[in-house]
Amino acid sequence: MRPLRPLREALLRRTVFNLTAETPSGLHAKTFVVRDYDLAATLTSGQAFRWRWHDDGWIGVIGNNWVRLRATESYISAECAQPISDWTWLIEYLQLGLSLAEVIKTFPDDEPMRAAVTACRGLRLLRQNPWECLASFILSSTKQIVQIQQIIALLCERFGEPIPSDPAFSPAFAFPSPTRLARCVESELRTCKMGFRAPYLLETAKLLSRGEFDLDRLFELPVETAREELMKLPGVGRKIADCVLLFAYGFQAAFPVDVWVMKALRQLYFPNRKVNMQRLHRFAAEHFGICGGYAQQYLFHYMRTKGKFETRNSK
DNA sequence: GCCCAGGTGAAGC
DNA sequence: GCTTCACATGGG
Repeated sequence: MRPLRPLREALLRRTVFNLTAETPSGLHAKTFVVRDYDLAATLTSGQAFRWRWHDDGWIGVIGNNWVRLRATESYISAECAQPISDWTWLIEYLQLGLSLAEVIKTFPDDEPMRAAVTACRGLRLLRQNPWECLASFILSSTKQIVQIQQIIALLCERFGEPIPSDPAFSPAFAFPSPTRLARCVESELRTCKMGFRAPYLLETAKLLSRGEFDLDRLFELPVETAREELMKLPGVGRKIADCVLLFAYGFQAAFPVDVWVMKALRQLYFPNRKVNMQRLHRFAAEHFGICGGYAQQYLFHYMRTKGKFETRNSK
């Protein structure tokens, strides 16, 4: 068993005030007290792709659990379709033990970050399963977030194991395992609309399925080494590796630079200058501190939801 | 029709 | 070394 990371240890020691109950519908529920947690922003900020808004809550799947999440200012309540004796997996996924204020304190005190933090108050990073995160981001390249969601939904429906869900909703499926996907042929995967990404996903699934690549081992490595390892996988370059390092392994220093973040960095920090990707990565590593990846998510979400800063920046 | 999307890998300078 | 291009697919 891998050693617990410090944050997780702190989390397990922490006393979480919560309530457990069976709801009238027969679902199994729990409520957590939270502070500075914008669930909607977090679930729609392009880190996880299986959450859908339905009526008054977010429906999704974590591992083998169908989950409905509802949020108020001070609470997040969760409902599952099967009995849950230990909710640690959800606390971990939502990172409920993390003090956001402590993270934001580490951000650089400059105008772009202040604007992003103000606009996206309560935005969080999730802690996802490495395989699901890796596969999802292999499928993400040059796709809009809506389309990534569609591809992954198809993939889960076609190849994922059925799991118990609220009968009022459409059937739920776990994310398909590497072994299951490794049994596919490329044309089967292409029926999920993933196009040229199909061979990348298939080959990666085969490597994992054959035991030739061990995702669990990366937890023990320094971030640079873990990145090098991930980039050996087909279809995984610097950006996708950084997403997995940040969203699944919790390496807070990983700083994914996609088209949005690239635009943000160039507009905000290098106006009217030509800077290549290597320069941007170097700047990011130096400028954004030990929680750079968290800062990156604020910039990304700010750019996507609010759009232009050109007017703010150009004077 | 055109351009773009949480990119990567290979070919071309 | 760094830059350019093909690669599926769908939305605006």
